[in-house]
Amino acid sequence: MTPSSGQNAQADRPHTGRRRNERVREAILAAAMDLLAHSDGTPVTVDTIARAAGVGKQTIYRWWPSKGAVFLDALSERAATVAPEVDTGALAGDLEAFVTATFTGAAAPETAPVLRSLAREAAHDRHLAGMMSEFTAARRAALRDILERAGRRGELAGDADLDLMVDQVYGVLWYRLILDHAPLTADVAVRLARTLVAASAAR
Amino acid sequence: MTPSSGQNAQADRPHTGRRRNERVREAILAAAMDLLAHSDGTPVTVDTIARAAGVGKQTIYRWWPSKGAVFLDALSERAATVAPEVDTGALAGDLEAFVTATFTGAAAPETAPVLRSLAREAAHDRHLAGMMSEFTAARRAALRDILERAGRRGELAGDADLDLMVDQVYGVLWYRLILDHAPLTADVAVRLARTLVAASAAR
DNA sequence: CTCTTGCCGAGACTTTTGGTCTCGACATGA
DNA sequence: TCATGTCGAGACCAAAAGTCTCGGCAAGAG
Repeated sequence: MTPSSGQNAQADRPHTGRRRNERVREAILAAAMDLLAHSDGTPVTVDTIARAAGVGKQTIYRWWPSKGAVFLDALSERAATVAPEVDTGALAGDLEAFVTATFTGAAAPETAPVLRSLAREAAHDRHLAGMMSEFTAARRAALRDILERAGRRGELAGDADLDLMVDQVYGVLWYRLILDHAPLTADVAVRLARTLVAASAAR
Repeated sequence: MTPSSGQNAQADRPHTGRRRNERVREAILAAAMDLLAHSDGTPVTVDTIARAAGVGKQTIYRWWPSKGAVFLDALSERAATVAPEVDTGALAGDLEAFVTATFTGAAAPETAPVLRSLAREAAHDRHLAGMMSEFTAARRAALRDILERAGRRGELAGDADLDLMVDQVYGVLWYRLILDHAPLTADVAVRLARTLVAASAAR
């Protein structure tokens, strides 16, 4: 509270002064993505990003609450890679398309290191961890929609555990993405999708 | 390289002087586990561990290469919780027992926070990340053994992807453990085990 | 017993990094 | 023309990992 005068001096007064420079924003996000993608395992620091973008550190912190938030923003920017909301009319088709798009999108050489770094940062950044939670929840919801649609068509067994199915997909995705001990190819995606369909089909 | 005299002065000379105090080792591991288990999200620092164990920081670094190594050691100590190498003679039984033991063991209130913290630390600790890699690889191998045994008994379809099955188990485990958005109960474990069996059964 | 060796607790110190603060320059619109 | 708010630059602060040093002391060798 502690109002100065009127109701809300900040909201009422129109914006004056110099405006935000869009070029700067783009430069920061681009530099962040670039450093993340080409990082040789060494963590990407804020100073490095600022230096690479030719920007003051304060300019970064003026617009993003934490380093991780920049990463997430940078990723979301190019996340037109999001799974296409297909609807083939049958679970098998929908699921195979979704999982394949998700897996190959995540494993792509320009996104995989970003996701890995994002996960690393989230481990020590409360802000980012929260954002990642929302992000992953949204992705789960999208997949769950596909399954529920199939359920309404009567394609699923009555006792099928949709949440478990969803987590099987994203569990394998992140587990392999981070441990990097096995591939995340379209082939694997199709296999996994078929596994899920086979195990949950209405009897 | 750079030998002083003879072959290896260090290895030849028998150990003299004060010996390592086992009590100290135990105190450090116990303090680490305790702080990890009761951590309210705030990261556990080395100073905190040393303080809690009534120990000098150097004493920790004398015996462990990094903070994460202490955590891993502490966990391994109590990891008699490892899945029991059962052999019921059939895939369904073996898998259900293994996955249930693994899930409930990992989700137990005294181990879950430790695993979470371990994952967090591994994100920024090269040493620990390597150790975790070995650790998880060993767990995967144990599960894979069960599946291969079933394969030799002819219980699996010829084109079953054992690695994918393994990763579905550990993927769901870690994904739910870390995101904490859904439970890791025995019920879920059994469902998952049955799903895998159903989808991979020999046709 | 006594002496050397090496562990122990304590804490100062170094380095890295995320994040804040301040400053002079300058763009923007009233 | 002038208040407002952004910009780059860099000093500054705080937290935490890891190193170094020191006095004390336990354990075995002689």
